Amino acid sequence: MTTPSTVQRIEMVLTEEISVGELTPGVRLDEARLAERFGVSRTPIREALNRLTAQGILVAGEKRGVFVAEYSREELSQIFEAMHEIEAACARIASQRLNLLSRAEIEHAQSECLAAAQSGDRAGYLRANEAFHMAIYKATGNPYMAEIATEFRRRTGPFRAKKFATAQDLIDSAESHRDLIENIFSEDSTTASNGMRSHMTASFVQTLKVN
Amino acid sequence: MTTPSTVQRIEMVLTEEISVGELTPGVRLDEARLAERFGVSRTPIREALNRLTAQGILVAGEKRGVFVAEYSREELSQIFEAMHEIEAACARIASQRLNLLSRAEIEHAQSECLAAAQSGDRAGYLRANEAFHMAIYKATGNPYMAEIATEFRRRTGPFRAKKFATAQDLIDSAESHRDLIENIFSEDSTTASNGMRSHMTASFVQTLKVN
DNA sequence: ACTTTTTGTTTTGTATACAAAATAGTGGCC
DNA sequence: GGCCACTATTTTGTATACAAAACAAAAAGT
Repeated sequence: MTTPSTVQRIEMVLTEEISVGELTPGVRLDEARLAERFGVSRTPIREALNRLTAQGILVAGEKRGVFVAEYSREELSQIFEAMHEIEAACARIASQRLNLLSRAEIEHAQSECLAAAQSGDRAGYLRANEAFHMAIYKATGNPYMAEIATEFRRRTGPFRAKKFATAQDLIDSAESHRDLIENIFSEDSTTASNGMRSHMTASFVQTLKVN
Repeated sequence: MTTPSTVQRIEMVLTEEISVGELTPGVRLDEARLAERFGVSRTPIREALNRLTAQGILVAGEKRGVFVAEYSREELSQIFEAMHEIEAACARIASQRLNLLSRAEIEHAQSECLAAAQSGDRAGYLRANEAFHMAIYKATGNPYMAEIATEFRRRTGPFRAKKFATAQDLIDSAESHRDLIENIFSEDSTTASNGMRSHMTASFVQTLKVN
């Protein structure tokens, strides 16, 4: 692993804090404060904020500062529609490229999800769930598909996270992975993408309830 | 139309030069030289380069400068696969949301394509063709889908442009739009996405020949 | 002649300084 | 007391300065 540069480090920390929910949508990010906090000048801070803005995690107004992106229900619906399509495409491609390794990685990620869900570890489940979907992205063998899928995942992270309120929510989510895996492992592209579509739709229904 | 800021202007100019082919893949972009050329300091240049890097149009090495992205055949194949999926998804959504306006806009863009093709105006056709696909993106009613589709279009621009060598190439391309429009206007999502898939596949076959 | 080391130059990354714009705060006015 | 204008302060955007790393070139050694 190559040592991350200063701005990559800042980028990672902020991304993490947003996905965890420490920085909530609508919050303003003050360059000067961040500079002081990270012990650097404003220059690398601005660079990191720029990159995060390009990823859609932050939004920037004209001479008006940078904010954690917040979306209306309408916008959220559009983002989820796009994510829905991309996830379905990933499932489709993955189903056609499965091999022993990718199957094992998906299964492994799923077992981590179940473990976290059963022990009621919310933060652990969030991580495991992301890893599960990442395993599917990786199974596509296509880093470009994986990249955009990951980007949407990050953008919607703060909103999706809210839907895991009770321990039962975690278990329900983990169990719904079971069908999805079966559909993808069928190696039939239509079955796989439809499986993902219904998984994503269910996820969005839950998400809309809490946003 | 809001007046573009300095860095937006730089971004637009560079994007244009890359898509036109004035700046070819692999070329290094010198910050100092660009600063001098645009009559600004290195700071806004760096910001623009950063944004373009985030969009995948440029690639940046560690302390090694910024280059116009160049892709191997393998990478090109992966990018086109992703683009293929996204375009198909756009066609799918657009077919479900068509209205009088979006139909008209798509037809209008197509007539511009035909006009440019018939008069052998290569540069004009490139623009018109982009506008045609943009009209489909717009017809999705989903700015997020449109955004990623546009991004892929920009990334692949320099490679796709090469395939239009003769006047006949333009005419062939414009005529192949005809079927695509019919498929999308059928308002059947499967027909629409399959139509786009075959259009994109044909496009990629031609692209691979010249890359 | 070829490799390797050393030196000099270019170029990136970061810090600091400054100008212009936006926001907040104060005082005057109705 | 509430509203508007004006000033002060903060904050963004850009320019400049400097340190460190990469690159190129020349010199020394084998």
